[in-house]
Amino acid sequence: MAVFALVDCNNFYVSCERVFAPALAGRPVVVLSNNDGRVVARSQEAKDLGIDMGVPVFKCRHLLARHQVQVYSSNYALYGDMSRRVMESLKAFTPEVEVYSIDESFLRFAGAPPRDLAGLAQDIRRRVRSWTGIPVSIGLAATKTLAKLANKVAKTISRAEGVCNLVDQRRREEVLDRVEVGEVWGIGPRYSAFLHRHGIRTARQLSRAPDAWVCRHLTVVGQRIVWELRGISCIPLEQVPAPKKAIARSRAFGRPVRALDELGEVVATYAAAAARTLRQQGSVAACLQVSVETSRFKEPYYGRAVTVRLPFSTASTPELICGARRGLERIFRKGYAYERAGVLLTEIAPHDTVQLDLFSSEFYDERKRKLMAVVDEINTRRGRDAIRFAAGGLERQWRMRQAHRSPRFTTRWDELPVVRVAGGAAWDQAVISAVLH
DNA sequence: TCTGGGGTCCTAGGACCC
DNA sequence: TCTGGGGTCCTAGGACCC
Repeated sequence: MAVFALVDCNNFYVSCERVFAPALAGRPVVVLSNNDGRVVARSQEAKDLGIDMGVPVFKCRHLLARHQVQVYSSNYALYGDMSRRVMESLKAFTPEVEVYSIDESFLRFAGAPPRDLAGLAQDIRRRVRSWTGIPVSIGLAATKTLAKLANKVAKTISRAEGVCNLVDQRRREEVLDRVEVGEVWGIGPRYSAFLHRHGIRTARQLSRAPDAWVCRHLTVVGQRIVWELRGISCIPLEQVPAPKKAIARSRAFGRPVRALDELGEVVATYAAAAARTLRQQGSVAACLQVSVETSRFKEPYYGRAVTVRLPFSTASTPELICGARRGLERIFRKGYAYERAGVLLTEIAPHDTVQLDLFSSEFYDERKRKLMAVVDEINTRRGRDAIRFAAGGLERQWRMRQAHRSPRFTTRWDELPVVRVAGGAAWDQAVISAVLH
């Protein structure tokens, strides 16, 4: 029998900040969403203060102030790079690793499971902590759904050990009986309320629900969940991430935007960002969607989206910008204070399988590909936006607010941490650069 | 004053095909 | 009274995840 492990980083964004600011240990810390709008990560101390996940900052400002909570803006360059390091460390333990999200991975141990699973899990925790500075919790079980559940237990009931092993059936039944059904992976608020109405309150009760009934009301997705709770693995490990079928960039602005020209800059910037992701996975898009919206909390509200079919499948930034701006012109209405826009690329296919057009000689050809490759190369080497399209605007006053962002310690030469060694000598950036080169 | 971003999968129903 | 069978594609909407 194979064993799945779910390795999940504790309070990941906060833990990343703490690696580079050790003085934050033991103190309440939160990380905010884009535009510093909501709380998206909390240290244990901040959770204990009653600061909820996703709460708007203006609603908990008093708590933050009263308890001198350390506040950070999101620093995705840092979190993304730290995530990569954590996942790399995990690959030393088994080749079967599925990176499930920025802060969690499934591991699979095939064949005869290692004898001392809990010991192995502790080894993993120690190694990740020592190599990256990030604390993790680990759930062990016969299926992915149970491993997720075990991980939850490892973070709550068994927080001291940081590991929960549900491979043993008796222990599994015991835990399922104590877990609320809405805690199960794949059971959201809607299903949870529905199940409660039908007398199913615990994960154990769900695991014993009749197949036909589950299938009728929760679709085959629910059916899989139930079987997984019974210890029958239905959700395989996916080591190779499937190429994206849709790529979106949508964001609220740092301040409202009223003019079509300025909105055009925003949409062009988002289109360019989405295009880069598209090229990174070696794909082209045949269709895109543009959307604009005013604030949902203010009157009058206006929001609309439109789909634009491109003349041919492409991953060329200028062509995608063109399409996005055409779409924008169709949905723009004068007189509104827009606060959000988005670009969604769809009908995505590998770039080498595109259908050519019998009646047009233009397509995403070799020259365009080479041009974009050069642009991407420059931006990879010299930093994002080292070179960019003027359609995206120069001043960009609509850019998001990030008042409390920490340096991009691990991905920018000019933001490397400065190390001071005992005795007072300062290793400044120049020294570290020299050493690393 | 201030309210996130980026995805996936499934189903039902309509249009259409042979 | 009696009215085929099997299928695909597309879209909108709903549910979920982190």
